[in-house]
Amino acid sequence: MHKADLLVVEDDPALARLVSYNLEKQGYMVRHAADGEVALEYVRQRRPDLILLDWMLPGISGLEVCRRLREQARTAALPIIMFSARGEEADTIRGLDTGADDYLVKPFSMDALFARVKAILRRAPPADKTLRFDTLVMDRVSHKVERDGRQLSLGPTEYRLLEFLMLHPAQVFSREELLKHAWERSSFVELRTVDVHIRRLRQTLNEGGGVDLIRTVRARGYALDKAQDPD
Amino acid sequence: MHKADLLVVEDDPALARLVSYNLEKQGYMVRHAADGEVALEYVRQRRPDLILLDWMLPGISGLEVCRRLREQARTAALPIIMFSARGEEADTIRGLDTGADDYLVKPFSMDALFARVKAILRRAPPADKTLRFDTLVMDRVSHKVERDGRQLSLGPTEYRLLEFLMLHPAQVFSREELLKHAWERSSFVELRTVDVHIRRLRQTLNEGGGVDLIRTVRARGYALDKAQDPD
DNA sequence: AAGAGGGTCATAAAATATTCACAAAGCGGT
DNA sequence: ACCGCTTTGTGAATATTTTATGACCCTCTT
Repeated sequence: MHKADLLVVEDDPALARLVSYNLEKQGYMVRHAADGEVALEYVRQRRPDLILLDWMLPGISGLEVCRRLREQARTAALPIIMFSARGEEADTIRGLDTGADDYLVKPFSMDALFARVKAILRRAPPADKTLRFDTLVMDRVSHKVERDGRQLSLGPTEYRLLEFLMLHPAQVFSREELLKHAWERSSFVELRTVDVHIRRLRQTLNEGGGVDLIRTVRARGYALDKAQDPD
Repeated sequence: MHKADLLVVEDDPALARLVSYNLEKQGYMVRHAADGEVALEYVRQRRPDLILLDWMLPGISGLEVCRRLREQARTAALPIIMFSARGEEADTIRGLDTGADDYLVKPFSMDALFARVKAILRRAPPADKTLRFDTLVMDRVSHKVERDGRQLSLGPTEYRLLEFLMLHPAQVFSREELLKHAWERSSFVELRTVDVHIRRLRQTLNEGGGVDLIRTVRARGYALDKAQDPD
């Protein structure tokens, strides 16, 4: 699951570095622009998930950047957090009025910044909900699996087993490991039981034709793997 | 286009009156609740477009009110502006973290308030009035549901359950999640109870014929889904 | 008091999981 | 290639778990 892309627009190198550094440490992808021109140009090319915008900028002001972003359909809904040195209320109001989603007064703590960023991003969380392997697609949210567009129907255990394998493609796991990771029940289960489930998984996976996606590694275990025919 | 409905939750009569009066002058429809209980009860009956919530309230705290609103599917996206006398940063953060959309520190000017209200309403346009899934249509205002034009009659609980599912189509939810989001917060309810309501919902949904729109995912839960019958 | 709506339970029905026994297939040594 | 020892694939019987249902009771409204 990868975190959001942020764009920091700030002309003061020290502050820019401080903010960028800390946000990166939180796991965000952070880009930096030193002025409004650069920022707008960057956004035109690759729209970030959130913009942190300083009010005072050389050239185009932050307020103006904000306004222009709001004009474009592509960026009209792009979340913006503005910050400035002025604590005057009138500015805050103007900022929000122009379309900023939030407002921070310098100096602000990193915790305050994180809280705002988190709050804003919560509205549109991207998720690593789809696993893929070859033409196999598993949607973990809707709990559906398909191969070549054909929908497959898997029992709970086969589903978990496949999920685990898809999370670690091409890797060989012993029966013990598979039991440990893909089984919920703690009671002792025969190692050979894994064989049976692998068989059922294979059956379902291959019912529409196509190569066997599960490789048996003698004396070791199984792996989700494509390369099969070493003719 | 008529202005938004606001709910002011504030126990101090003077402040409540001041805020209400001024917002009304701006053209908003303003309702007032003096404590959390009343507020939650009001929201249950008629969902406003935005809530102005004091942090300190007799009985249930504003933070708690906020949290409960977020849990319920019906109100999960409802914009909330919190305000309190404390200006401490930690509180601001906690407030935002709980899901408040904005935060004002008392005392605040009416202009500041207007700006926030406007900003919030602009970015969170009134929630969907009509939910659709396949030929299912739910009108959240008139509280009516129909399938293929045939009107259905659902009990309150089945209605909330269906509403929640329609808000997240094709997504599988565990019984715990369904209880959490579609039930009124109250006493503990058996997980199996969900089965019963799902059954009642199915009965009503399918009484006019047609495929079952609720998919059972064994060992996981249920999802609103067009159950694709494998040939 | 009657009717709704909602929560629990017991039980029937399904859907899956686990084992087992034996066939099949792979491997190493001769 | 042939054998014997292992490890894996299968099919079927059996055991478990999870869902679907129908009935019943309770509470709140009307």
